[in-house]
Amino acid sequence: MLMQNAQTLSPTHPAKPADRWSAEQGNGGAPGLDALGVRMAFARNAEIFGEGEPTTYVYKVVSGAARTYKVLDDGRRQISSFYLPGEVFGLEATAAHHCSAEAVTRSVLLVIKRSALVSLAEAEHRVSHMLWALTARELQQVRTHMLVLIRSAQERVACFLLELAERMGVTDQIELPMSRQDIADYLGLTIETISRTLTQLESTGAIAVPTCRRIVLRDRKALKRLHA
Amino acid sequence: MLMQNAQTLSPTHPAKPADRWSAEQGNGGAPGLDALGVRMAFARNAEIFGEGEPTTYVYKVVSGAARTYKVLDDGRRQISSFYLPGEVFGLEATAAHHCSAEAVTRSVLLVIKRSALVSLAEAEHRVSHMLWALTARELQQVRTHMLVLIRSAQERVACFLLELAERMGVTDQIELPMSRQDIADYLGLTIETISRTLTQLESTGAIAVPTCRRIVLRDRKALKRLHA
DNA sequence: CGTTTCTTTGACAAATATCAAGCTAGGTGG
DNA sequence: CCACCTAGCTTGATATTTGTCAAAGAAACG
Repeated sequence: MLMQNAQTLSPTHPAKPADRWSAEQGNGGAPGLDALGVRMAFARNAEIFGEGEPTTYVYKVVSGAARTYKVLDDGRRQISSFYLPGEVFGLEATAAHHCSAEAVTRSVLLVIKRSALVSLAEAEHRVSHMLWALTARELQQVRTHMLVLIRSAQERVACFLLELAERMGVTDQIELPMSRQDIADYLGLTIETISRTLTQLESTGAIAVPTCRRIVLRDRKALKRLHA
Repeated sequence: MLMQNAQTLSPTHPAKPADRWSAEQGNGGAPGLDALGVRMAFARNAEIFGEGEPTTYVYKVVSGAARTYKVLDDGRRQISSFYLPGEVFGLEATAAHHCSAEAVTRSVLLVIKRSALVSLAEAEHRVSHMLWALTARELQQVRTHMLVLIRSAQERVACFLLELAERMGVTDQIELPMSRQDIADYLGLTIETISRTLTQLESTGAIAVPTCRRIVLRDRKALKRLHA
């Protein structure tokens, strides 16, 4: 459960000052939420919640990144989404989570009691509409991601890089919070294919990969062409 | 728009008696909706709404089937979902549709004014929660479908058949409302692969295909094994 | 009853996965 | 501060899966 995985910071302690990203930044924002929650730090790969667990909390990324995923019996994992600073996840209309969530890197999350939101929603339509809108936005993003999954490896990786750059609010250079395995499980490919595709994009001059966690978008036009 | 595609029945006419499926049946149901809408018939492949159009109506399948989809620039199409009798689609939190919808076969739909729902929601939390729950359910289903998309062709087809049988409330035999091309675009495969895979499943005795629109589930255990 | 559309099948090509090995970088302890 | 050690990443050779192209067969429709 939650307390077992939360690291270092108790709910009553404020987290250490957030890194580059404030909780307010980012486009997935739901500004009204911030006063309702407490900050909590999670170690790299720490479980945030598991599939089937009660939906006690809703989360907003302050710094770091989170992933939600499902696993098949044979161990294959499909990452549904990554969540970057400012974005909300773990919100469900039902009593149980339909997927699991983990911290991608050491992360600080704003943890909000779901029951507080739900009762607030019963008093104010604005809140009620916000809950609906957050879920609807996520549905839209997942549908868009499905379109990515039917494309070629090059196209998938190009889409991924452009999407990430946009969501991180940068234009030229990405600092990847996630491993190759994470990217592979998000794009429905293997790590080898991810690696080869990055090399390939680098050799055509579309990107540069100075270190394995840093990607320079050298030729956005070429990437956008793949993005279609 | 709506009126151009609706066939034969004016909104004030009741539709001809629904085929095998009543509007109340099925699990995606939202029973309270029925009084609010009018029935309308759509021809095979008629557009119900297009991506980007205003979200004026919400739809519930009375008889027949609908599909929602997105298309890539190069023409590839990804079907997000099929909707069977009793199921609701076209509900969005925003003012514009994020995907397009068409009738798979000649279908009768219950057409409900979105504005009626939204204003009802402002008065009653129960309605408000229903809207949220409907969107959340759809999110869950799309996430589950993403897991299907990372699997092998055999597994995808087996999952599809089992899902359809369950949603149609049958155990032994399926009457497919959709073409091979629809199935292909739903599962991220080509029609040739769909056809070959069905033949293959037939040769192993898992299914029988007496006519191309009828599938007999001969060995559910074998299919479930692929379902994982 | 012919015409058109959809489905099946075959041969081949292309893309991606798998298996195996080597490389790199980051972290740890001497 | 350096050297080792481990994780993660890259690369190569090969196998498998699925897509593509082409043609024939079946079903739906007027």
